[in-house]
Amino acid sequence: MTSANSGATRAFDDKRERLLRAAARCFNEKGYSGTSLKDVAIQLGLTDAAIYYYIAGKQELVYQCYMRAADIGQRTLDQAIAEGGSGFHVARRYLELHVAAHCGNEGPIAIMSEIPSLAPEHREEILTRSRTHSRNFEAVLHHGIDDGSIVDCDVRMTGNAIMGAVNWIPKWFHGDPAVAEDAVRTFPDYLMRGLKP
Amino acid sequence: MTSANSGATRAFDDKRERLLRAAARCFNEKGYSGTSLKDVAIQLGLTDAAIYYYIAGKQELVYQCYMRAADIGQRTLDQAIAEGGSGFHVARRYLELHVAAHCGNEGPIAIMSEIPSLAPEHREEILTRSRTHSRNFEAVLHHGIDDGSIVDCDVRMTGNAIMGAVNWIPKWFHGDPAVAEDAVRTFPDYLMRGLKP
DNA sequence: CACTAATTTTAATCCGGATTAAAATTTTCG
DNA sequence: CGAAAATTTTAATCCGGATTAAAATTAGTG
Repeated sequence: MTSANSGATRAFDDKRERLLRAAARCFNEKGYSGTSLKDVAIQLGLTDAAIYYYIAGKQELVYQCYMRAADIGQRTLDQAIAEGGSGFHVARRYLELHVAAHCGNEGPIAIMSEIPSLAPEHREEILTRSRTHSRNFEAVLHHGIDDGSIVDCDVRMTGNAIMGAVNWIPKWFHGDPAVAEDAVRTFPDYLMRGLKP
Repeated sequence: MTSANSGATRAFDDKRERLLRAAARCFNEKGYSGTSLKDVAIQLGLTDAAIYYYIAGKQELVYQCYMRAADIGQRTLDQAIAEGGSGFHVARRYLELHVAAHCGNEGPIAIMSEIPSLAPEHREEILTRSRTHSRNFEAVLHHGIDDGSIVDCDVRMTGNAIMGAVNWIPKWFHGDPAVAEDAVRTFPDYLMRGLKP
């Protein structure tokens, strides 16, 4: 079976998922150029060449990591929106979920630092998803302003600030559960405090 | 004259500074592995090999970019502290200065995404400076809490959030002056709002 | 057990971009 | 102008890590 095969077995998918997490951890901690496929492979008790059984190459690996990151961001925002409530409440819930995803059992989420080195199609796809996510979050802020739950503010810039704070998490969070608790408790609180009318 | 020579002329220093900015722009926009020395050289109308007249190599170039970033962070914080006032006021002033540095005429400031790929001595130096800067900012927040100008909060986490928001700026700011204005106006406001008692 | 598919390894190859050396050009300044 | 220093280029070399191919091992299945 080739790695592009969609009829993958359960064990295959599991290992592929573990591969993506290991890669995300490496990329976040050692940088893209700083991590060789060997580094990633070692974490799974494999040889570098074995990775090619699961993925087409290093670029593809980055792409998959970014897709996974995009999935998580989208899912947390969608869930927060689905749960309903005021704009403020939705934004806060999203932050809770997303910070928890970063610090919790979702394992490391890749920082999108190497989008430009992706293949053109992949690059466009990731960029589009990334922008869409930002626009969706900004829409939540807009709703909050309209329903009076969020102070009138520059939505684009405020969104940039919040996204930056969250996206930066992997830079200082390295798995310590005590720190995870602090983050989950503090981040949504602090970031939303500045949005109260 | 060798690039390690300290008795450098004015023109040499100027060009070296331009080199660092060009490199920071490339690294921020195309990632470390995504930018070749040729990319950087082209921005200065030079050939890739010419870069070695100003810098020992790619690692050294990254190191210098990071040192420059550290300098700017330190300088803005020092200035804010020197100007005095409550903890809240100092923190706010620091944010104004630092955001302005990111978006203004200081040119692009490198995001420290590739610290692990530095040479060990350089890596340690950058890490130390980076940690020191964080601790210094946290100290400002502590002062604010003590003097009653800042709400009681988890200083470490709040600092992480603020630093993340600021450090992420180069991800979305690409030189548009109108955007720069928005950022300078919005960022300190929003980020400090959450700290009011 | 024997046979086939799945998984991993070993052992090359390959290649882009960093680096170097020497030559050429430009600048400085008497 | 002309010599020495400064700057840049041209033309290799060099190398680490990605990638590939084929062989070996392991797991599943009748």
